[in-house]
Amino acid sequence: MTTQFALSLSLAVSTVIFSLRRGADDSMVLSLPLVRRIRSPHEGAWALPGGPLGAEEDLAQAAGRNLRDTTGLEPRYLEQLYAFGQPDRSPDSRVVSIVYWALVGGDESATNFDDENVQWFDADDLPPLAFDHGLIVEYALWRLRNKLEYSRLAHGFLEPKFTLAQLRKVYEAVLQRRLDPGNFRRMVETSGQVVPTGEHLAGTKHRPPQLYRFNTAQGLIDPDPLTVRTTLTQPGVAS
Amino acid sequence: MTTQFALSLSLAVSTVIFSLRRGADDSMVLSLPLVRRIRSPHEGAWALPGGPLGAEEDLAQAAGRNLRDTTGLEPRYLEQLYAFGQPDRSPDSRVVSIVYWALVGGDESATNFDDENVQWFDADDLPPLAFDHGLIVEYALWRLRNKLEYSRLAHGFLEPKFTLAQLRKVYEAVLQRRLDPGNFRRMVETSGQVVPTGEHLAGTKHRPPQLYRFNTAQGLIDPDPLTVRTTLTQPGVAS
DNA sequence: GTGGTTAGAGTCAGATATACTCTAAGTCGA
DNA sequence: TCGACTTAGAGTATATCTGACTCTAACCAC
Repeated sequence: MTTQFALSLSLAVSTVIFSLRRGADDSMVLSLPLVRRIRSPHEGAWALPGGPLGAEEDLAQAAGRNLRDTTGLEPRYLEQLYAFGQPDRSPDSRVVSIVYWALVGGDESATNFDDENVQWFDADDLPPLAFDHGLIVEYALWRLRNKLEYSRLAHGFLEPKFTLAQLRKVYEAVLQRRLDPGNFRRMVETSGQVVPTGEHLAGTKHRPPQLYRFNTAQGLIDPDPLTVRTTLTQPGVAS
Repeated sequence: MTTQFALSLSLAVSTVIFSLRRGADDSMVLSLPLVRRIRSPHEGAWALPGGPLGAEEDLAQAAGRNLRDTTGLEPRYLEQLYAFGQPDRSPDSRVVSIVYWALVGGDESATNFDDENVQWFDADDLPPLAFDHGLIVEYALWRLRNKLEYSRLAHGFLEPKFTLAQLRKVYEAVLQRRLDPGNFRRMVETSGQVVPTGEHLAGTKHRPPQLYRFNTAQGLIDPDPLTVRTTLTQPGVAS
């Protein structure tokens, strides 16, 4: 799980992976995969997926590899969360963890990756976690909800084409509150982050909604430092 | 500067230290201290202050220690910025740097800490920096300017008691644009982050302005994960 | 066709931000 | 002593944004 250092100090890369999965009453539930620890300390407890940093590997690449190894999925969005380094966060040894958070598609995560030691949990109904991973997940949840309100990263949960109702349900599931359809439409249309395709979704038992796609010409705000230049030079992303 | 690991991988903690220093025409200039490297690689180049992580030391404590060792000052504000770990960011060896950013008082930084290899630079007129430190400073500047607009961290630059004009000049120096005095007054008064003391500043050649202090009962928004619980339970810091 | 559903456009009132005006209260120079 | 100058601080008008709401369109089921 970790790369062993000289001064009994280890560096680990872990990832908080979010997905929206279909709940009981056809609602969407924010979920994340955890892995059961198979060795001490905290053997048997649930923990965030993590791994060592490869010698030629970027930190984000290591986080993406964790994600693929744990879920079999590709990240749709990946961002560094925080570096945790409290001296007492792991018994016995000193571990510094650089934690990323990621979004993956909801439909894909339904195809259960066949691993006894990996299980998806409701993000708001988690078991006790190993180490300080409970705190880490709580912070990742806060960041996801906070960032969804001012950035436009919901496309991490959706297919390339989607209706505004689907997009709104993503927001409602993550933010855990109802949003007015009309106001949501106005908000998302004036933001310019979404483009109508002209196509319509058939087969609904009501008026067929139009399909939209995300505006790829417009970058994300609040970017990682390694992409800050390219994103800030995009038009319309002043801040 | 770094802690040596087994797999030729080092962990460093560095700090971007901001201060507002008095410029030529009595204006405030955003400045930061750099240290001249006295060994290879990049010997002779300017770099961010940094150091190894102590065995019993928190990451933030290490950053604070860097700050004291470099400037002789106490941090007024300290926050983790980002962890940089590109494989090629340092020649020869692999170095992962966990970078913090900090604010220190402007008047104090005028008392020049006597070190030949430490020098303060205008934040918008920096020399070429060692490693990827130029990118790091650019990102720290973006974060400072961005965060100043929605959080209230300008007290890191000011004395305990200050006038609204002084506070406004901090904002103007950091954001590099003029702000309307009346609107600024209303914004900062309605925010509740500032409390009038009833005292007035004498000796000005105009109407004496009232002195204010920051409302300590109100926490910062967008906190570090390690303080997220205590801050979110403060009244009036909903999000 | 009728009723039920959601799509999508539009309205209205309250809150907020920007640009601006006006008076207060000190210093300074004649 | 008086008037000019400066910034403090209150107040106003207008555009913009937000949340709650209404109304019609266009499908399906019966």
